[in-house]
Amino acid sequence: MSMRLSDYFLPTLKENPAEAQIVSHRLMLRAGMVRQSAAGIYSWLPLGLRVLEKIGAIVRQEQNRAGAIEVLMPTLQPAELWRESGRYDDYGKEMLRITDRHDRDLLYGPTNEELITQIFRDNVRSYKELPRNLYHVQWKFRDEIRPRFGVMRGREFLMKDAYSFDIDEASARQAYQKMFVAYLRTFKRMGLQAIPVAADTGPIGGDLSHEFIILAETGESEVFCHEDVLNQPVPEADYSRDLTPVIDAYTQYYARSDEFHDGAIFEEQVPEAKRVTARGIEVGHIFYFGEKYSAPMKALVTGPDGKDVPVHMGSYGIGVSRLVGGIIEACHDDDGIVWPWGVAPFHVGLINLKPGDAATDALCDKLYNGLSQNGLDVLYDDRDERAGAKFSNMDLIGLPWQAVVGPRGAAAGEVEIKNRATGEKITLSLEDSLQKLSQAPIQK
RNA sequence: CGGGGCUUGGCGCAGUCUGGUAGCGCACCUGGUUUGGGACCAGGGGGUCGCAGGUUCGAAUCCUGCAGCCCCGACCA
Repeated sequence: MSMRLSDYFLPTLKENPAEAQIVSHRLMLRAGMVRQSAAGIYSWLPLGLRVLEKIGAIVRQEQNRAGAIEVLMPTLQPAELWRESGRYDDYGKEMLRITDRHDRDLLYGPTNEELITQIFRDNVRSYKELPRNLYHVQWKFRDEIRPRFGVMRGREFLMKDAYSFDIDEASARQAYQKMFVAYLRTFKRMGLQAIPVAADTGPIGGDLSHEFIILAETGESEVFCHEDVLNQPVPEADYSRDLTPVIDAYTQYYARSDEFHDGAIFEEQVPEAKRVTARGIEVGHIFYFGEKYSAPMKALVTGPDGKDVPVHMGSYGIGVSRLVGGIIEACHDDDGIVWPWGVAPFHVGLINLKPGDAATDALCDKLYNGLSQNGLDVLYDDRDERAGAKFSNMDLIGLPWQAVVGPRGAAAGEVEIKNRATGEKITLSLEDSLQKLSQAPIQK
């Protein structure tokens, strides 16, 4: 949806707030996307919320395509459930515990395995209802010892978590593969280069655990991988085929984060010319954990042989709010944010250099209405501000395209179009600019 | 939780050492001049100096306690 800046709420800052150290945090504050409420807890202002929702929409679309079904579980959960899995005591101080008026123990969910397992066991009896994958996008809370890096390491965070249910490990492996593919597609659509790296599988063992790390110069973790991992094509959303070759194309190569990096193996498996060391941010994690929750919590289904067996489960997380910061870490320059098309809060920033000038206003209105009718979201800076302030502000908030109309151009019926990513500017007629902006989005 | 730093108007800061009743830049309001890369002039509003005690004739400043926030570490989507 398009907006006039004079009607919008976009409190931008000219100076860097002292509390923000890393670039994404600084830019999110300066661009009026978030405001901190307490350590690691943020309010989302309109611009930030738009990005959060764009990311959520992509995540949902790709989850749905992969056959996952959306639900919504509460933020507060009864402690009882966590006692069943044994995690109420194990989780430690990271879990925020709450007592209600009846003295019942509650907790603000740091994750939802227990809850989803309960929902499943209460409602599914037969293997015939499998496989199933349920997900939701919900706020979580983990009382981190030290929240930092703005929304990338907040205590409260928005996360998509999916849970798969299968009759056996072989079937669970397929569920895993679908999510693997969905993740590759999801991050690609956000304009990110994501690397699936082998991760710790914990007590279950096996090869079914991967973290997805997006590349960003300022990322907190280091990644070591074979260069060819970076050049794999993004798979089609065809989930009816055997996905093993698709997955193998990625997993055949060495790719690990600093946590599990082994220099010797790296050198042995990757030729020197193909060794890549980069920095990145973990934005997703998928893993198979078998009967870890289903067995103690008695989530059983009757198999074809008439016997009850615990379901095999996997869980698949994406840090939605973390991605907002992560994307900015990956996509910015000295002037501000450079949004990838897929997650940009608006597609076009329209700058009226002289509000009140009849010809300028008229041309801006035509552009605003035309672009909006063509399905683009336009943020129209119709404020009575100086040109420089408008340019700087527009660069800061990083919309992919800028359309600039001044009295000079208006007289000639011309619009200046600027590509935020490349800085390239061209002057076009109204019609041409409408056409240019309404077609192919920028591919960075 | 260990170590370090910080807290003064919406934001960024000075003033604290050497107590004397709060200042600068930006932002905001009014008027004027400006107007294609964060303008200029004039006037104006806004702060119980994080909180609570204490010392003192007098505390932003000294003392004690507490809280919040930031950074490094262990921990983590």
